[in-house]
Amino acid sequence: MLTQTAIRSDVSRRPTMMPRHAPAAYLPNQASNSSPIEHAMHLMGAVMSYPRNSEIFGEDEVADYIYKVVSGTVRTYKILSDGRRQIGGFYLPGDIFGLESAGEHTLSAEAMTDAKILVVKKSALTTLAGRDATVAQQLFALTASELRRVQDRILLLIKSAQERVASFLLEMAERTPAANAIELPMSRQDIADYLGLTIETVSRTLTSLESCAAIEVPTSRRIVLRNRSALNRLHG
Amino acid sequence: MLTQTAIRSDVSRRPTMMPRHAPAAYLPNQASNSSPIEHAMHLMGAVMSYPRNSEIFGEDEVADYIYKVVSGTVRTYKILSDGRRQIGGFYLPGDIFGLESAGEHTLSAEAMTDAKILVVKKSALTTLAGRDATVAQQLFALTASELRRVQDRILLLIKSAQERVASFLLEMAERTPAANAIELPMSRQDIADYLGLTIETVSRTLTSLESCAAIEVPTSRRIVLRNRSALNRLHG
DNA sequence: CGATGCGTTGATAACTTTCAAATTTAGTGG
DNA sequence: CCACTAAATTTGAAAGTTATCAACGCATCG
Repeated sequence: MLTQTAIRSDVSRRPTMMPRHAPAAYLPNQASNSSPIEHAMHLMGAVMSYPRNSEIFGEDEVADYIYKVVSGTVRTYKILSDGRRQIGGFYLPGDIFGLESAGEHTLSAEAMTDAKILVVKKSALTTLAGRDATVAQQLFALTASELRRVQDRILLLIKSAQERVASFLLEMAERTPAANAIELPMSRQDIADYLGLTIETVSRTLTSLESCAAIEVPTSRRIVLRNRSALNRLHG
Repeated sequence: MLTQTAIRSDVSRRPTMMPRHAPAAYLPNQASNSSPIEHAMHLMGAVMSYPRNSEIFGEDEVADYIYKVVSGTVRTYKILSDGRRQIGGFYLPGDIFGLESAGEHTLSAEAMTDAKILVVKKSALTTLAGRDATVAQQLFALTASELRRVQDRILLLIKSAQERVASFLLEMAERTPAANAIELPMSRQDIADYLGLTIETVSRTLTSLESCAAIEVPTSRRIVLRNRSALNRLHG
């Protein structure tokens, strides 16, 4: 199932529209030449370093750039008027973010760990797209697949707490190299703000999943999936 | 949750081909005609007619086209494994839909009323974008703004029932010509499936908004906003 | 050690759903 | 136009889920 939190630069699942390529985009070091648009981004962009917890861009800033995680982890978020924080997504190496903004950013982005981010001017990309239909197509597909990701989030948010947490775990497992052991880069508060729950509910749900042997939680940041089919059943 | 799923009328699933429209004049959304991409869509596309409750495209069909509402109203939706239905969006004249799909549709779309839809082949658009940077840029911006809309939905879904309904009403009012009187084109079930609530909760919430004088509900499909600031306060 | 931050656990309250029934609206045929 | 049936909407009561408030455990750090 294709429920990734972030679009990957890997667009190989679009057989009718995209040239197929090896899933190299998962690996930041090989991603640069996996497709014309990736190649272009690496040629036109600059890699910037951001320390842990620093802001990459803020809400309401002009959105001239798109971003690709080279290393580290990034979260996008929005602070609501009542003080709640909604996390838009978690972005791992190879993921592209910042697409949602036509004019101004609607979310803020910050590095969750020390991170290196490839920053590319959007106008450079669209200019290139205007000369190369393949790039135009890929840029379109890239945004479409981010759209799809957000649609999937919506499906998640109408479900129960158990379903949300189970889906989250499966999604993270999908994106992590080690199949069944997840090393979470985010706090319980981050997870809660991502799933639209409270930390207490997230914590309780994890405990209950553990007590029914679906998962194991050796330390709070490390989770082992013990029974995927049970999780799959939960996440519907 | 017992979600009554839209029952498709047995009218022919195949839309009837209509003569091609002259590009601009018929469109309700005048502003849209000015942009190159809108113009191109009208040149390259064909207007099709769909009877009420007929399917425009189905989940998992190949997504070769994008669509623009000429007249009528459209909903996109997805049926979850447990039978619940989540509505992806309501599309009014001038709105474009079908962008979320790079390869196959992830949602189905159906006409809520008799509708005329401009259908444009995606490859035609991206090919054009590959020759014209302005079109590429607009195609990108179009998808970005749909992305933004879906992001806003996410913010909605983490809020309380009152906030969701208030936001929904304000959103519909925003999109409707008559400032304060909304003629809803959708049923309570549609609203519920859009907001991730039950029809009972939607109904109760409307009643409570009416009893605190924020709105008036002369008939179930017609809602008058009486106190926008109260609604704004609610929707945060 | 005591302070601090993070995560877990417990009890209670608030909110939403579920199930059931009443009421209104819409469509149909006489 | 009215009567009648079916569908949609509203309302009520009870059950279920999640949030809130509070306390506790457990690390890390000065």
